[in-house]
Amino acid sequence: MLVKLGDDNIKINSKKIAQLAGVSRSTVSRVINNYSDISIETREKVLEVIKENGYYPNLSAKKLAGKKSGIIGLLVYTGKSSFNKKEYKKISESLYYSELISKIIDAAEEVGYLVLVSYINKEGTTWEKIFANGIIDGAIVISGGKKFKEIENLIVSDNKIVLLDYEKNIATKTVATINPDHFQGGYLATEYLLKKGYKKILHLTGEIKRKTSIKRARGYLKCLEVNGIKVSKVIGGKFTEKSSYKIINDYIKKNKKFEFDGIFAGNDYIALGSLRALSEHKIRVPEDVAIIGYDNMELCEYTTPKITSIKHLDDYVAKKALKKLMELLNGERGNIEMTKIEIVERESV
Amino acid sequence: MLVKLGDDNIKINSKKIAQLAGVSRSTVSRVINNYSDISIETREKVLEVIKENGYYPNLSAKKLAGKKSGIIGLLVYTGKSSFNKKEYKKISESLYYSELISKIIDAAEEVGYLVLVSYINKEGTTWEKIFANGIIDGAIVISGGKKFKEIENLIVSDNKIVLLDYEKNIATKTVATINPDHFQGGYLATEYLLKKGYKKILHLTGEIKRKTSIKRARGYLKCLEVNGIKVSKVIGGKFTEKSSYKIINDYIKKNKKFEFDGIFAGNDYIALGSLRALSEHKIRVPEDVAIIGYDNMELCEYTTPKITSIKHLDDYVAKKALKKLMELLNGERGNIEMTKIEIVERESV
DNA sequence: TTGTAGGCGTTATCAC
DNA sequence: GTGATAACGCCTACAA
Repeated sequence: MLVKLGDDNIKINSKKIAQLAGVSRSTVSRVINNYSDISIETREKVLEVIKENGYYPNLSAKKLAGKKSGIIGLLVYTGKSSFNKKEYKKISESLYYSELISKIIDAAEEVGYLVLVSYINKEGTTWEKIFANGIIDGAIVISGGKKFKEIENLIVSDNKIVLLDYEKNIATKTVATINPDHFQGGYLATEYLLKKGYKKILHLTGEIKRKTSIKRARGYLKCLEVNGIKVSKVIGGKFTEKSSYKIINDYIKKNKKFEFDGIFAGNDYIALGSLRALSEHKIRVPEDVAIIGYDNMELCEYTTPKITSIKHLDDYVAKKALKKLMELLNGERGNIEMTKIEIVERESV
Repeated sequence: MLVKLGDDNIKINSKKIAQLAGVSRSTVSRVINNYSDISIETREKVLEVIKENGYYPNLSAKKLAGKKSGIIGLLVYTGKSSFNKKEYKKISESLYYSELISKIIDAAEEVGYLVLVSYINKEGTTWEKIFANGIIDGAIVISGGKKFKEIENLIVSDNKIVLLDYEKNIATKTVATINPDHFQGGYLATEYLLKKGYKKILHLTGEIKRKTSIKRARGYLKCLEVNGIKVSKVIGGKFTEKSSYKIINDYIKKNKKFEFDGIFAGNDYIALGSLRALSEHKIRVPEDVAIIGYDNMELCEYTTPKITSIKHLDDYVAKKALKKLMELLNGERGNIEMTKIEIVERESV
């Protein structure tokens, strides 16, 4: 029967608690905030009354009086390209971040924080409201590779912000950042294939101009170089199942053969399309050709064979982001960190 | 340059705005709250100063002064069974609700609300904090078929709550509820198969004791009855790919044939397992046997053939929940509503 | 160790 | 139509 209000349904506050405990409001405050200059008996008495009445200090008042609220903002920026063009997407249209968002909420809970989630849409609306409303202590911004710089200018400099960008690697002095290590991801994927005995590896990626693609490709090439492998080929397309299916299909028809024994796919959709194309040409996976995907989406579990994939550890990232934010809240300076990467082994390699 | 503080980085508040506009704080307040008893010139002048200085009223103060905060809580209860047993799960462990959660955040944004997301864990922690902290105006509780009753007792009666339960249909007088229409889902799925010409339909579901299963099965049976179909069979198992694969596989081996021409699967994993089992026995889908799943998970898109599935419209549910909550906030009474259902047509039927 | 008083930024009430 | 003033619930000097 907690949060139970008084019999007359009158809101309970520190004044009431003070009355019931026979002390002053400041004493109640001292107990709540765990101050030391207070006698043991008084503290226990107050705590008892607090518990009996299911009293929780009012957060608004607390925040207003200068304390932290224990609430952080989580802003998801799923804009398509330029911030000015307002080509933003709602959170629900970008389920890509679902898991990360959930992990952050959980990680926050672990350190006693609540999370106010919203997406950054256009100027003058939600996110401004969040930063200006005097509720949150700090915020984590998931930027999804979009132009954070444009947002940055609009944010008060003394806001405590951790930028979590899965795509671009933005250098910014105003906030702490966590960036994806695409190079490392590309390197690891390639190395994994090599270790498994595949030596002629094709890297089939999405839009080749995107930094994501470039960094992963560099990791791929570097790994081949380090291991003294001469055969390399990068084909760009789109990050879709359809695109990769067509590319592999056309390639085989044109060349009358498929000379690679491994494919490092830029993401799981690409892996899926490749798999379908190879299957239709009776090329077996992983016996003839191995495929490794990227992102470790759920669909990898439900293909035949199941797709081995590269994963940026959401768990790690979420905890890291929280830790960084807590550091900022404690006055420490922010810096840049990279994500941690893992290979989820399944059947396609 | 919004949210930009003054030159000296001094926090801007209504007092400052009042000074700059040459009016009193009350007048500023009137402008902010769109009150009518104010001259046009004064209003415009104040609005100008507000805009120039990127002023946003402090939410904590607003709430403290008795206004709504514009923040609602979203509590996800992913407990395994009994609330007392503390067998709760974190949000990230129940990705099943990811889409719904996102939709709710978006729907809230559309009516100018922010969402404080958390999960209900054990007594005395997060959710109590949320309900008692004087920040939220109301809350949506996603209960996932678990024992909401136990939570209900712990919630102050005058809290504005919309209960969103995808599994059980709980009758409760204290809150507005939105329940899943499993009966309707089962009916629609069956009807869809019949309309497509499949007449011998097997209903393969998960744990048969669960209300979810029972209601869907009733819908299935009712539909067959209405359409004068005599052939019916319900097999229970688990809501997993493995389970359904085994069931279909065993069934075919035992009976040396598969006499049904349609399968209504209790969820998409079951559909997937059935598909795999049938494929291995060279039974073609949908030529020989049609399969319809339930939940419309993303994986339906990536199977061969793609799985047709039943979907409770998250979009609809989210908007409905928000609308209900707004009604509660406006003093109207809560009642019970059902979810809306849709068939997502793909290739397996 | 404890109590008093003033302030955080807003809104509502009551004057004018 | 506008301006003082007292709340809202808490925290933090400062005083005792």
